[in-house]
Amino acid sequence: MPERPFFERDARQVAIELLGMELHRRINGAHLAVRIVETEAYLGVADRAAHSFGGRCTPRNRAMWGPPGHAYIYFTYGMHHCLNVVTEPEGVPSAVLIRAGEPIEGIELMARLRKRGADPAHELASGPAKLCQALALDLGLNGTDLLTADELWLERPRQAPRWTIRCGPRVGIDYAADWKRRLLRFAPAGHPHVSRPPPDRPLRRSRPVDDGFGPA
DNA sequence: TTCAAGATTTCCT
DNA sequence: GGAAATCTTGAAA
Repeated sequence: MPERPFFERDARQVAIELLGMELHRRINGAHLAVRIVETEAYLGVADRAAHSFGGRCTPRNRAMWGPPGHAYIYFTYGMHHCLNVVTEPEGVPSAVLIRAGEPIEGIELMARLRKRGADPAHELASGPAKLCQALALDLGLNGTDLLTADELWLERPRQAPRWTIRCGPRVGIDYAADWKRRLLRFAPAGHPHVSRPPPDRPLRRSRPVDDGFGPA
């Protein structure tokens, strides 16, 4: 399990390093887990696409301002939940949206938790709201400390996957002016469990957190 | 006080 | 391809 300093960093770096990590959930004695395969970084008060843009602090997004390594789960469109991992030190409101996961444990229960039920495995958690549905995540787990909770936690895989990570623009933020062009979405090249056609730009080795748009 | 839009998904045409 | 579902938030009136 990653330690607190892992999360206390730039959201872009955390977003990249969360790929391949396992997200575990215990519910009513059952054990569910997915391998994280798609993330997006949301960069604090300057990011027009972030809930924290302009220094906004509301009852909904309060967890973003809290200590790193906690869950920020929000309700949207009147019917969906989305899971984020809070990054940067307390008081710096940035987070990583977990957009998709590959089911690795409790697949049958996940299928039951999904409303559609009969989805093939690669569609059980291929989207931020689908992932929350498959893992039974809702506002009751908002603010959960992922380093200490029994119901929701992260684990490093026994063997780190040798993926080629690609980046691209974030999804569903057309309103965010220039920020919609920034390359803050990350996924393994060609991975079948991502939410939509995957990002296709290579990360530059010389600048591992380069988003193609210059420094934050 | 009212309204429009959203870090989405699903169903219908 | 388009619309519905329907809570939260910020902006307009």
